Amino acid sequence: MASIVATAWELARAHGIGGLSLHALAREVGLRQPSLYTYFDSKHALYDAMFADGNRQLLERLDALELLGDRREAVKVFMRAFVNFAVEDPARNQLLFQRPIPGFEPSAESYERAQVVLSRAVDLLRAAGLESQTDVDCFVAMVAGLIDAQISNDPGGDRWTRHLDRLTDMYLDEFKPRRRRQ
Amino acid sequence: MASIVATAWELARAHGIGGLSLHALAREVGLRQPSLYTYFDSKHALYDAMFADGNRQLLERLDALELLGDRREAVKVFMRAFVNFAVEDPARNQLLFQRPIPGFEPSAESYERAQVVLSRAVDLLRAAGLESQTDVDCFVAMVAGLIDAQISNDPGGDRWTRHLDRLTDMYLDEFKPRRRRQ
DNA sequence: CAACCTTTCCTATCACTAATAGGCATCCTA
DNA sequence: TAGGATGCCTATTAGTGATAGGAAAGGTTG
Repeated sequence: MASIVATAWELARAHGIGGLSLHALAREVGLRQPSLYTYFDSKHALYDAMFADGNRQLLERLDALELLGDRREAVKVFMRAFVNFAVEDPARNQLLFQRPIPGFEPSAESYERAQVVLSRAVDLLRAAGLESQTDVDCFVAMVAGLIDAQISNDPGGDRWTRHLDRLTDMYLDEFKPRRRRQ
Repeated sequence: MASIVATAWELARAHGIGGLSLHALAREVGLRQPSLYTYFDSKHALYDAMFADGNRQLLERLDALELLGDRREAVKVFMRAFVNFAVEDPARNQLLFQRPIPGFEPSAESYERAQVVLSRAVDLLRAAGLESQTDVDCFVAMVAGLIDAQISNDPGGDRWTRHLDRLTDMYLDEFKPRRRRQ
């Protein structure tokens, strides 16, 4: 089952997340298309397994980071890892952070994993001075915008992502409670 | 032909941009599915016409704005209109600013219209003090991130978009050349 | 040992999708 | 009035996700 999901990711990278075909996937793993229904109740269930797997990959990556020391630096290290993860696989980024499949919503169980990732970011940002949920929301949205612009307009490059640190500093300076600008 | 595109937008709003079916569209406009090929060479050609039409709608909206007076205020008015346009129709936003259809790329002619919209934003931002292309890029990406977060996580609400003016001020303050922070 | 049950996979089929082929009118123009 | 283009049709194709029902294998239990 894990190998089916891994192969599904390969096909998604090649043909886009919406271009994934069960016939092609079955052929790739040495089965016939209906046999996949032994493992997944529907195509959406496959997408759900991929969603959970993608969040597992991300969490694994983030857990390997060294986040000791200065808390602003920790935010930067975390966000760089996050952005790198996102831009290195556009199809995965699409499934995890957009809604490209009509009718597909991750299950509660899979969505929970995504919340874990988000809560780590929230904790770090809070520790670095972003007190309000509002400020955290907007920061996360800004980083996501950077990622999408990078993937859409300069895939493989860094025209947008190279400004991540600068924007992080700008944002944290602006919304640090004690040092708010006049 | 314009009425086919208009009906296609209705169906896209109802079933998602990727859930648009030529059979359903034909039924809605009183034709059979193959007859649509009189007007569009392929489904992608239909998407291309919708892409061009969406940009036309946006340009129309932006051209109706009063952008006299203070140039920072002009940026805010412009961006508010842009964000409102985006969030009021998620399917349209998806087709115009993301790549949700595997294999679909707008034609050069349609893409040109999109560039017109972008260039108006660039001119306004330049006039308001954002000199470098880099700063403009990042600002646009930030606004797009705000839009996507709003649509994905709070459709119909304003949890993200209500901070647009504040973020615009922050960004313009930060990157105004004469008043760059130390 | 033998009966059963579950798991895994298959073939065949269904309804639906975009796309193509070819025919039949209608209408404009030379 | 003939030719040609236009608009729309029916019929069909290959491909999609999903379902039905059966065959074979393995394990468990009487």
